[in-house]
Amino acid sequence: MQNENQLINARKEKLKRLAELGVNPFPSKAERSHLIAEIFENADKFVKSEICVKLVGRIRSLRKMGKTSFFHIEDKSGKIQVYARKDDVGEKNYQIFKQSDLGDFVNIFGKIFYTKSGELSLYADEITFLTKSIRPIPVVKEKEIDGKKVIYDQFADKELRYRKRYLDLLLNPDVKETFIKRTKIIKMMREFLDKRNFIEVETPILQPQYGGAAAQPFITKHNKLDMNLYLRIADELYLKRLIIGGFERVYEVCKDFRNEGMDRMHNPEFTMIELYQAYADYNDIMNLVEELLTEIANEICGTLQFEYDGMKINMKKPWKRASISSLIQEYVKINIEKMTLAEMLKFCKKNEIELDTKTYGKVIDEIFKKFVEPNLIQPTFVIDFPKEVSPLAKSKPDNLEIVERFEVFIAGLEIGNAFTELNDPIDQRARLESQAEKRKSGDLEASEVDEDFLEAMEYGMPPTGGLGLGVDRIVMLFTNSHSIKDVIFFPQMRNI
RNA sequence: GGGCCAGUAACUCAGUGGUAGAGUAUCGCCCUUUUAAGGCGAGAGUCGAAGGUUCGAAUCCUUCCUGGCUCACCA
Repeated sequence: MQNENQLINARKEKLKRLAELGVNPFPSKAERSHLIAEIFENADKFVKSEICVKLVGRIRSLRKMGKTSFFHIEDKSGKIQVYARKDDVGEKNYQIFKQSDLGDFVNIFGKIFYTKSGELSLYADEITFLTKSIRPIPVVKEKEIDGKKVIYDQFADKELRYRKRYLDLLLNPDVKETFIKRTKIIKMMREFLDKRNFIEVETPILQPQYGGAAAQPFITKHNKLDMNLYLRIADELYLKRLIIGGFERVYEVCKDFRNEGMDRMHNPEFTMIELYQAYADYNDIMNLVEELLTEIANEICGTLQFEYDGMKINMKKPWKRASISSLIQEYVKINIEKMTLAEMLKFCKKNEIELDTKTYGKVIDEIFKKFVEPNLIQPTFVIDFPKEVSPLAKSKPDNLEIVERFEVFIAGLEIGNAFTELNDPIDQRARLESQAEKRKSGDLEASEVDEDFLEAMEYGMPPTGGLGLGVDRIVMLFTNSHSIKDVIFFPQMRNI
């Protein structure tokens, strides 16, 4: 740590020297005539006209020689080299400039020219400080070999990259790209839904009673009301209340919170888009998901065929739609429709599938997860789930034990979950009560009966299709990111 | 929670029982078209933490902390 202080002290010394030179290293105002990218777009015009441009940016490389220096400044649009000559900027200005470090923000006035080696550069007439950096940012160097960028001493420590994302963004340009894509994707989703007359709404994050998914919640407390509140695990039950209230198409970009394990697919807080469409069923929602994700793929990847994690993905419509039982038939070569529970349990035992609850629905779910899910590389709608694991979905008319539900998988990632919503209040009550029973017998992820929601449904809820899309995972897919931590600016980390 | 791997200077890493190293960065000097600029010199580390083994530990052992990968868990 002493060494770090030494580096910081060196920069504080420079601050003192600047003060002695009468320079304010933290002025309020900057003068900018152009973005750096604009210079490159019309390079020849700037070189010929010799007009004075005013650029701002952060010093990203620095080569100080005796009486002349080269450095690159970077703004949001790009990087440009600056050439500073003592004879041109003047003795005092050069003296001031000499106090600069990597990471400082500066304002440069000057003309655009090409250097001997042909790099478009800014010939500085005047240099002023905009912000002095007193903590050294890691130095990353790059060199072009045969047109390829070779990076030296890349800022690569994953822990540091996640904990100090500002450095990661600064030092690893791809990271910025990923997050810009994230923003674009969410924006496209909104536009897509707005165009189809969905309206965006907001529902409570702090909920007196949580529900809509099987997960453990974060608990917090309202002091004045002296009551526990839960951070929502899903928006579902509130959005359905809005459908009951007469909105026919609603969606919410929702931060949800689940108090569970973390891994490359899970962060305790994550982003979903939930939508509900009255008078639609899960087939309509499948079409909508297909449309939405192919549009995004086209826009973000420029093609419907791209690679994720070494897998070749083809998003061309129509996507495969297959029931759980047919997929199990396909990949496991067993016909679960003709098997008894006992036979299935035997199968699980033989294949080392551990079960805490030995019920029909759960067993199917487990076999599917272990043997089918990893194979779902190309976009696939997995349809027709057991009722038991889907307490909010409507049963199929011809088989009451199976519900009209689908999950959509791409590249082995579960991207979304949807169903024809259960709107029979009597059936819904029975299902929630059975969940509550499970909860009593120790299932921490089962929810309690939400009386207020049931009462709402008793007034009448139209037939409705609902969907939850895992936004973070969709961003992972389209940015070829291997971990959810790479698509969340500030992923959850342990205290250190 | 299990298994495996990693943690040494601000950054990237070498060092596997015998005086803590390199490159970059920093500081000083030289250098007026450089671009991983260059040359000479200097400073900089509780080797993730704590115990233990040993004459001696960055190195071996134990526990712990942090992270990664992976399995389990997870709608």
